[in-house]
Amino acid sequence: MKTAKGKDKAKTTKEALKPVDDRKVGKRKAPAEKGETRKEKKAKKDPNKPKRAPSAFFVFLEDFRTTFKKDNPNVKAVSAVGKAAGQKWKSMSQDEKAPYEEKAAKRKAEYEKLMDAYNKNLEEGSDESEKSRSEVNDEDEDEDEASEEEAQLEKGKAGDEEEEDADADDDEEED
DNA sequence: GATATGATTGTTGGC
DNA sequence: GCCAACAATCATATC
Repeated sequence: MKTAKGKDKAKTTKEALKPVDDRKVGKRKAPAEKGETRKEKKAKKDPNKPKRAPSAFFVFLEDFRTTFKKDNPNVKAVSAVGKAAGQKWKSMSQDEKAPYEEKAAKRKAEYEKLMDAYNKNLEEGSDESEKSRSEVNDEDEDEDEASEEEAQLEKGKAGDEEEEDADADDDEEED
């Protein structure tokens, strides 16, 4: 496991990037001062690039947010949700995390597929002038594929959601 | 109006 | 192998 590393890393990374005082909500640094920001970097990268697959924690986070909103309708700060989710995540047993890891694995498989298609497109795109047509077609196909896959995922979700509901109930009970 | 920021963990990708 | 970036979320501050 690289958990500790990841965490420390994330913290050190963010802390290194952001002045401590500025980490308080509402004390953000002027983007211009930062020069190149994450989003700018992101924007520079390929917009067609598939989004990264969420980790198990992020899958859990999606679920946790809805629960958290219910419990704390007044708390809208993402930082609060993140903290609470992090605490809960740590307190969860491997068994409780299992369904989220399962979903994360599915999303990861999906991501790998998309990346594969994306890489193929890149190769083709770097080729010749005909690319424009094939690209469009490819994109269309990709989107179709993606939507189909999404639909399938949704189907899978429908089944999974029963599990999720159970988890959500657990959450609420715990809270 | 547009956009970065905060807070979290896990994973990926680059070097 | 290590480390930085990024994935979601949204009120809010800043330009």
